[in-house]
Amino acid sequence: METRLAPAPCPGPVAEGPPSRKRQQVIQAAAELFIAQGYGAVSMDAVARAAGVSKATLYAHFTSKDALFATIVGEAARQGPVEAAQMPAQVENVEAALRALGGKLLRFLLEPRTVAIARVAIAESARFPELGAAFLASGPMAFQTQVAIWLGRLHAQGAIHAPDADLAAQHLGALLRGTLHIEALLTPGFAPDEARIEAAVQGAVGAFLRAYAPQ
Amino acid sequence: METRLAPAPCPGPVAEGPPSRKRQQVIQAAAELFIAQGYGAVSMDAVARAAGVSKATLYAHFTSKDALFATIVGEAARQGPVEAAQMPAQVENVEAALRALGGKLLRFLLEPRTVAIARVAIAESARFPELGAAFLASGPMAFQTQVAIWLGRLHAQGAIHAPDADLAAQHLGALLRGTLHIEALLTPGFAPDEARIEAAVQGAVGAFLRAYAPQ
DNA sequence: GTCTATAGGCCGATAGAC
DNA sequence: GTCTATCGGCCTATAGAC
Repeated sequence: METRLAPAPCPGPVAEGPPSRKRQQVIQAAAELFIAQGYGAVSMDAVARAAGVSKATLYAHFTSKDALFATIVGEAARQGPVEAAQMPAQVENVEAALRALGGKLLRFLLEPRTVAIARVAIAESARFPELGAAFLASGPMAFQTQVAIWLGRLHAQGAIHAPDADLAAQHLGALLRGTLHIEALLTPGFAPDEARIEAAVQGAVGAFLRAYAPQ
Repeated sequence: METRLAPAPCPGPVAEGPPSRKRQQVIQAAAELFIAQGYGAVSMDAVARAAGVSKATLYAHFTSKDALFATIVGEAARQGPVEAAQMPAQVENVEAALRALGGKLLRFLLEPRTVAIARVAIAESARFPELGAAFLASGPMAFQTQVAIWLGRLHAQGAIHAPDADLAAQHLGALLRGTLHIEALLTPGFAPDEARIEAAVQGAVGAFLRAYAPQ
C-alpha cells in the first residue's frame, strides 16, 4: 500500500540469517547481476565471484538460487517511484502540478535500473507468481492508489472533474506511460532525449485535463 | 542468426533448409514450449522430444538454440493484432466504432498467448536486441500507425478533433491498455472477467472522446 | 536426413577441514 | 562461518552408422 512514507516500524531481521557483512556483499552483488542479466543467465558461481565469497557461504545464507532471487527482486520492487511530497494537498496550478508529477513518474519509469527490474519481474513472473504480484502491488498499484487519493482531493476542490478517481488515476498513468514504457522494456539501452520525455508529459497532461476538466 | 524481416509473400521455402515435415514439427513444438516457458527453461532435449525428432535432426535444421528461438519468436510477433477492416473509412457513430476497435485490441492483448509472447520478448530483448525491435515494430507500432491513419481520417471528417493523429493514437492505445496490460504481464494466468474488460473499454473511450471531442 | 550414442562443459548444491 | 574441492546431473552440440 504505502511506498516509502516512513521507515519500517520493526527494524529487526526478518526472514533468514543475520545481516552479516558477507551477506550484504552477496545481496548487493546478486542484485546487480540479476537485474542486469536476468535469472537464467546468472550462475551461483558468478554471484559468489562478484561478491567475493565462496559458493558454500552463499548457500549458508540462502537456501537456493530461487530463494536468493526472490529476496533480491522483492526488495528491489519495494523502491517506490514517487514520494508523497510530489502530491501537495493544495495546488494553485493544476496543470503545473500534474506536469511535475508526470515528469517525475515518467523519468523514474525510464531509468535503466527501473526498466531492468521490471523486465526481470515480467520475465520470471511465470516461474515466481508471488514475485509478480509483489512487484505489482508495491510498484504500479501503490503509486496509482496514491494518485487516486490525490485526484479525489482535487476533484473535491473543484480543480478537476473526476467522479471516479481510481479510473482517472489509471488514465493519467496510462497517458503518461504512452508507448515509451513498452519501448523501453523492449529496447535494451533505450534512452529517449529530454525533449521527447517533456513532450510526452505535456501531451499526456493536456489530454488528461481535457478529459477531466471541471465542467 | 536468421531473423526474418519480411513476411513471406506466399508459400514456398523461406530461409534455410526446405520446409520439410520434420522442420514444421520442430517449429510448432518449439513455439509452444518457448512461449509457455521462456528461453532458459526450455532445453533442446525437450524440443526434440515434443517434436518427435532427435536432437541431431534439430541441429540439422537450426544451427543453435539461439537461432531456433529467434526464428520462433520473430514469427510469433508477426501476428498482427487487428485487421484494417476494424477501422472503416466512414463511421456514423464514432463512439461505437472506437468501442469496437478498443474491445478487439484489449481482448487480443489479454489473450494468454499474446501475453506469453510479450513476456518472452521482453524477457529476452536484452539478449536478442533485434528481437525486441522486431516485436515492437510489427506489434505495437504497426497497430498504432494504422490507428493514427484512421484517426487522421476521422479528424479530417470532423468526427473528432485530433490535429496530432499520432499522439492521439498513442493516447487511445494507452487509455485502452490502462493497467490491465501490465497486470497481465505480471500475473500468470491472469483472466479478467468480461465485465471488467468492457468497463475498461468504455472508460477509455469515454476519456478519449472527452479529450478529443470536436470543439 | 535421420537416427543412437556420447563428448565435453557448466551448473546447483554439498562434504569436510579449519 | 568460511573455505577448498568435488559430486552428480543436465545442458548444448557433435560423431558416425544407416
